[in-house]
Amino acid sequence: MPFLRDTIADDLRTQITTGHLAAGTRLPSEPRLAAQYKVSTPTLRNALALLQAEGFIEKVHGKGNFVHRPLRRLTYTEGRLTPDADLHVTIRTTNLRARGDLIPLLKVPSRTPLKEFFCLTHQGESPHSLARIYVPRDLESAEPAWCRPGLEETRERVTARLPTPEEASSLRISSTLAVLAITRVSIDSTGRVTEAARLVLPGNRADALFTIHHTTEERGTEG
Amino acid sequence: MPFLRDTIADDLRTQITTGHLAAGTRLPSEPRLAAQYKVSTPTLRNALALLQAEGFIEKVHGKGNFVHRPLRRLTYTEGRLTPDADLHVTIRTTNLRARGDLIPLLKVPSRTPLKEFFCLTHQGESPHSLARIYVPRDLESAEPAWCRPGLEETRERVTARLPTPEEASSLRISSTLAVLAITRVSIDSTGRVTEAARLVLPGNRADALFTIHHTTEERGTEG
DNA sequence: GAGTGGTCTAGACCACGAG
DNA sequence: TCGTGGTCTAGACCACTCA
Repeated sequence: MPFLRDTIADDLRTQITTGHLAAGTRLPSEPRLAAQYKVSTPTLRNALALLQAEGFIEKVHGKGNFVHRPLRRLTYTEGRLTPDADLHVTIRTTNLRARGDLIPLLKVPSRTPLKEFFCLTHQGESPHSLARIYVPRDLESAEPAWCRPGLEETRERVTARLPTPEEASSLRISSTLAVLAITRVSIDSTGRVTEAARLVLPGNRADALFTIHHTTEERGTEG
Repeated sequence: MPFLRDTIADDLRTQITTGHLAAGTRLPSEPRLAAQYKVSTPTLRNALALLQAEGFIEKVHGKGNFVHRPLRRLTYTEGRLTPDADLHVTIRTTNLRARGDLIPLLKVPSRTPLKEFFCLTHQGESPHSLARIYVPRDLESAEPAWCRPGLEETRERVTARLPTPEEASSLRISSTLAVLAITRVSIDSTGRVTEAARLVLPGNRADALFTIHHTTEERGTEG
């Protein structure tokens, strides 16, 4: 016997995906929906929480629950998202000094002058993903050091987690929506870290693709 | 005014991290804890749900809530988790036929005979991560085709999401704990897919590392 | 059979948003 | 002020585990 919240969530989900509930629509109030499905309000709220975590609805305190618009899925490959005409980035630049996690990440002494590029990617009106890029200020050219010559190696550490409260509000996502967090470090031929970046890609609208070409005998094995 | 569930979770969390509640300890039953904190059982359960999502406790139906052992963080690199003496894998093999997502993934016709390896990795007593590996049965040797000669390319698509109910129960994790889902496809020199794998790595105990060596001029850019 | 966690009920009260 | 979602209560009932 399936749980009530799941059957309710399934019903609403199909109504949304089939277009029976259009994007932007406000759902009936929670007491109304609960009466409609003949369940208590906590049970109905559990169903809505599932849909929120999947990114199907957006809950707004004091206003209502709204059907989220359909999300195109973008892929992060080779350091960038799939090009998309609808995609634009706003960058805020800040000067700061190395501290905390940034010190081992960039392999610099504490309080080394850095430049931070805070990149917020929008798809149409709404925020899509964000990136924080750090560059040591002494090897900074006019542009961030993305296409420096002598780039040797890029290392990307990928984790799945829930967003921090700040990330959730910047991206206007639920705090229960999983995000892909990528920490990328670029190293030049002298072994120096030329750039570090922390990317946050909401799991319901982006994934990452990595391709490995095998030259000699190499193995891919079980997880 | 902070929420009751958060203050309760904070209290238990510090008791765990300071070692006041040792790993493996069984917590008092939920009604007892609720009485102790002077809250209702649903509120107490909400607090425990937070700790479970963070990986601090493990809920076992019918037995109790247990302080999770401190989680070592393992890294998935080049197709495998960091070797660890405490890690062991149980494999269940099943014969099946290609259908649904497996058809485009393996680039085979519908109903092609496949072999599935269901791999459940344990760290000590408790489940750590799982993998489902699919191999076309006609190019199956005695062992799964991990180290076939002529391996040309490995493509890994990485997403962040919440676990399915089955994954959550197999791994004994909360359904609100983000997991890293990796879909890996291996291609031989003839372009044939020799193996496809779906890995599920809980976000609180594993991440993935990808390294790109740049030979000519290549660029890593913003997200 | 005793004890445990999992789901659900039918409310109460508070905080937020808009007119 | 009114309607909304957010939190919390004090139970009931079922499913699972183990002796």
